[in-house]
Amino acid sequence: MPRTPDPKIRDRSRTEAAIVLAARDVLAESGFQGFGVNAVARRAGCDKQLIYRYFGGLEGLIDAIGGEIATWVEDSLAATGQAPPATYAELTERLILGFLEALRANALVQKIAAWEIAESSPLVARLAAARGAALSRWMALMRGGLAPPDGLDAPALNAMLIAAVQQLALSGAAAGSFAGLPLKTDEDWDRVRAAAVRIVRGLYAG
Amino acid sequence: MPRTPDPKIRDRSRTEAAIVLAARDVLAESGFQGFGVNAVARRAGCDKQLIYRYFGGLEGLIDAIGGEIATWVEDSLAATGQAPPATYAELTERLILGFLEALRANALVQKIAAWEIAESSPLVARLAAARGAALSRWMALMRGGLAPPDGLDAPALNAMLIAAVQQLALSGAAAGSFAGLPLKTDEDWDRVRAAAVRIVRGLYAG
DNA sequence: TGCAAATATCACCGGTGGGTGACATCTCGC
DNA sequence: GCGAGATGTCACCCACCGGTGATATTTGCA
Repeated sequence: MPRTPDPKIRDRSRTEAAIVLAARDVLAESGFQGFGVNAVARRAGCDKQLIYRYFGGLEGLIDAIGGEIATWVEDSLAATGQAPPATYAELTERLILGFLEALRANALVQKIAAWEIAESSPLVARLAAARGAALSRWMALMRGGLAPPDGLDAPALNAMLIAAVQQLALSGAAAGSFAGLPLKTDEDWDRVRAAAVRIVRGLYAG
Repeated sequence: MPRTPDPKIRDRSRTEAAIVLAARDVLAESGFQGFGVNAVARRAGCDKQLIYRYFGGLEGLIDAIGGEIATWVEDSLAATGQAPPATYAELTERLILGFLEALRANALVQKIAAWEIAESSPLVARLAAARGAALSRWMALMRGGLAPPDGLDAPALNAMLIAAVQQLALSGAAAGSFAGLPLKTDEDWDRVRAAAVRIVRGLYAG
């Protein structure tokens, strides 16, 4: 009796898990370009026919992966800490910084965010929908009973902050810099964090 | 003698121009996914062999397109206006807003910016290099003799602003919204512009 | 006019991808 | 033990892509 179960054994659930894992890997490594039935099957070490039988093709496989993104939110929120903020500035600051860390820590979610604006295939749309739902959840959970100061278009301002952080996280991962700003070392990211805090406080705590 | 030259006539320069134009169109419409020798040749209405003969393959063709991006900067700067700004806040404000308009007006440059973070092929790298050079030129031309206020990490702050604007322009073109903020109508973009101005003034004119 | 070079087209190759039907092998209930 | 269904494998089809050699047609020069 081997501790690691004999791969020759017939176990649908195990095979399904292997396929999903292989698909995740192929996506994260080769990108959407090389993502296909053949590539995933090769990587999973099984026949591509099984992808059709168990997932109904690539679309179903994408949906299975999308489901895993929900866990990204859970993990990220758990890591962000739960102490309730006292002011709207503090809330926003924590939201922005937490989003930056969460995004930087998950290469697959980064890729999805990039594909959303670069490709336009039904497969990407499905993944993007999963990410969007996760993001909404994130926003809702982070939003306490606090209200932004009057006279400010908080949705637009916050969208810009999130947009900036996302773009920097993506460019940092892909190119190591953005518009001349290096995005590699911890010190580089400290500058980004400080800039974000500066902007948030200038808006909401000034 | 037809005014519009007979396409049956053999004219290498005309054919080359048609190929470059077709390549531009294919890139802007179908994205990098559908970009290939066959697609471009089909679109240009000529044989793919000519792409190899005249451009040495896809790489040479990409280089030819990259050259056209330089004109994007010229056109954009011409449209931004030339009156010199009086303060650093004013300079930054104009730079950000001008960048937003220029980026929103050029679908191909948008796509290139998206591919830079989504794909990693030598072809994309060539295009990205062309865009990077154009951007540097933009920055240099816009920068007068003005200096940012002391005590601020202007490079990081400005990179965040540019990043925010770029992400919003890209998401707006691709999805029509970002993080729940609609990015379709002129009014939507007015909100974005107002938010950008607010941030800039909060940073540099406060 | 005649001929060579430039221009454009065609036919084909090997490789790959998505998709499917047929077949082999295992598992489990009867 | 045995048969049916579940699980896994194989072989094949068709379409497309990048790339290339051979060929047809036009142009321009001698």
